[in-house]
Amino acid sequence: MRTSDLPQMRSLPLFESMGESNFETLMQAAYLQTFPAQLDLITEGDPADFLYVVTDGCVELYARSNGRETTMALVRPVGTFILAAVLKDAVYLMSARTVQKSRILLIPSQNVRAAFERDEAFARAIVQDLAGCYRGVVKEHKDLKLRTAVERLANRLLRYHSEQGATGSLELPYDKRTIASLLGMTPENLSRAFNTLKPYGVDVDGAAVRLNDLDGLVTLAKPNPLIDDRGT
Amino acid sequence: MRTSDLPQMRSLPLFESMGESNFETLMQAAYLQTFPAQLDLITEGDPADFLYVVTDGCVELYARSNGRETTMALVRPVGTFILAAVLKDAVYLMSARTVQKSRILLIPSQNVRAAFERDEAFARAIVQDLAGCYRGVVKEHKDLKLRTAVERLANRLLRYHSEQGATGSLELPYDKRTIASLLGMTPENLSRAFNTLKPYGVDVDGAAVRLNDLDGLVTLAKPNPLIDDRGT
DNA sequence: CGACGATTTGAATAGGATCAATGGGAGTGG
DNA sequence: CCACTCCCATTGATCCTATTCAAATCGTCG
Repeated sequence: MRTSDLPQMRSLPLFESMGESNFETLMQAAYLQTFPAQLDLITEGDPADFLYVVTDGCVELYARSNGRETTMALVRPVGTFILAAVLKDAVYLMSARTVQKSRILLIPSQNVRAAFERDEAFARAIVQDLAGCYRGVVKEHKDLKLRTAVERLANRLLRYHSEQGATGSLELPYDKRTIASLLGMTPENLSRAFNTLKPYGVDVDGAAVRLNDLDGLVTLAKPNPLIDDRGT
Repeated sequence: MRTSDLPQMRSLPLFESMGESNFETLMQAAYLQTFPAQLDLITEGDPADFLYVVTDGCVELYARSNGRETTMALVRPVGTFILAAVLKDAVYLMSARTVQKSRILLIPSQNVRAAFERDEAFARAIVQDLAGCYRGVVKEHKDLKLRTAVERLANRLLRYHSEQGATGSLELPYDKRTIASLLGMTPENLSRAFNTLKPYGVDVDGAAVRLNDLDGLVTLAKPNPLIDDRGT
C-alpha cells in the first residue's frame, strides 16, 4: 500500500481507535487495490484468506445453489464483508463481485486475527461491525418472511427516499435486476410490483422514482423500524 | 445464583477460558432461573437489558410485523440469544418465548459489556459465538431465497437425520406448526410438502419420520454444506 | 445504423396461501 | 372408563401471488 493512502485508512471507523503500531503492522500486510466493474472477488466455499473493506465503489454479495443465484447484500463505503468467515477461519458463505469500479482494502485473515488478539480497541470495533452485520441479515430475513413482494418494494423505496433526503423523489441505486434479486423476486415481478404501486403515487422513469403520495405509500408499506431502519 | 450452579456455568464454552475474578463478578450480577413452557421472555423493540444463555430446555425466537408472525430460530443448550443487541446496546430485533420448561441464565447487558472490555478470553468467546450466529442467519436466508418449500423440508429432514445419528429414522424436534413457520411456510403447506416427499421414501407418523430412500431424497434435496452444515 | 442487454408486457403455469371442514389424539371432568 | 373438548394436523377447494416462457420495446454503445 502506498504511504499516501495510510491516513485515509486510518480514519476509517474500524481502525481509528486502534494503537498506532498495531495499525502499521496491519497495513504493512494489507493491499489497497482498485478493481474494475463486474470482477469476481471471491467465491463461496473458498477459505477466507482476506478481510475486505470497500473504500470506494460498490460490491455485491451473492450466493448460488442448485442453478439459482440471489443477491444477498450490497456493500458500499465504508463497509466490510466476510468478517465472520475471517474471524472463524472458515470458508466464505457468499461470493462477491464489484458492481462498479471499486477500491478495496484486502487484509490477510491471519493479520486480522492477530490484530484482534493484540489490540483491544480494534477488537471492539470489529465486534460492533459484526454485530451490525448480524442485525442487518436478521432484518433482511424478517423482511422476506413477513412481507409480500409489493410490501418489500414499497418499504425499500421509502428507505431509499429517506436516505436520499426525503425530497419526494429518489434514484434507484442499482440495476432493477439487482434490486429484484435483493428483494427476492424476479425482474418481471419487480416490474409488476412497480405497476401495483402506481395507484399509490409511485412513478418510475428508468432509475428515477417520484413518490407523489407518501402517506398512501406509507399506509400500504407499514414500515417497521425493526426491519427497515439501518444502524440501530 | 446459587453457588452450586457455578461450576456448571463455568464449564460453558462462553465462560470456560475467562479469568476467574471476571467470571465471579459476572456471575454475581447474573440470574439463573427456570421458566415454564410457553412463557414470553422478551419482546422485540424492548431495550436489551440482559444477555440470555439457555442451559436447559428450548427457546423460540420469533418476530412479528403487520399481523404476521414467523419463527426465526430455536435455541437449545448451550446457546445464547440476543447477543448482538446486548453488544450494541440496542433494542431486541426478535421476541423470545420458552418452548419447554427451560433453565436460563440472565446476565445484565452492562456486565456483559464490562466483562467484554476487561477480559480478552471472554471477548474472543463472544466474538466466536456472534460470528457463528451471523453465519447461521446467512444460511437461513440463503435457504429461503434459493430453495422451494419442498427442498427446504427435504434438507431439514436430512439435517435432523444426521444430527440424530443417521439411523434411517428421525424424530421431529418441534411441533409441525413450528417447523412450518421456521421453514417459512404454512402448516397446510408443510403437510402437502410431506406428501410430496412420500414418493422419495419419507414416511411420517406423528413426530416420527422414516427415510426409506436416502439416495432419492438426497438427489431431490441437493444438500449444500454452505447452507445446511452447522458450525462451519 | 445495427446489435446487444435491460426492461416491460402478455399468457400460461406453478407454487403457495387462505378458507372451510374433517380427522385424531391428549387432557379434563363426569 | 367414557364422553367431551380443545388443539393440532390433514385434506379439499379455491384464490392469489409469483415464476416461467415468449415476445416486444427501449436505450445505449460501438
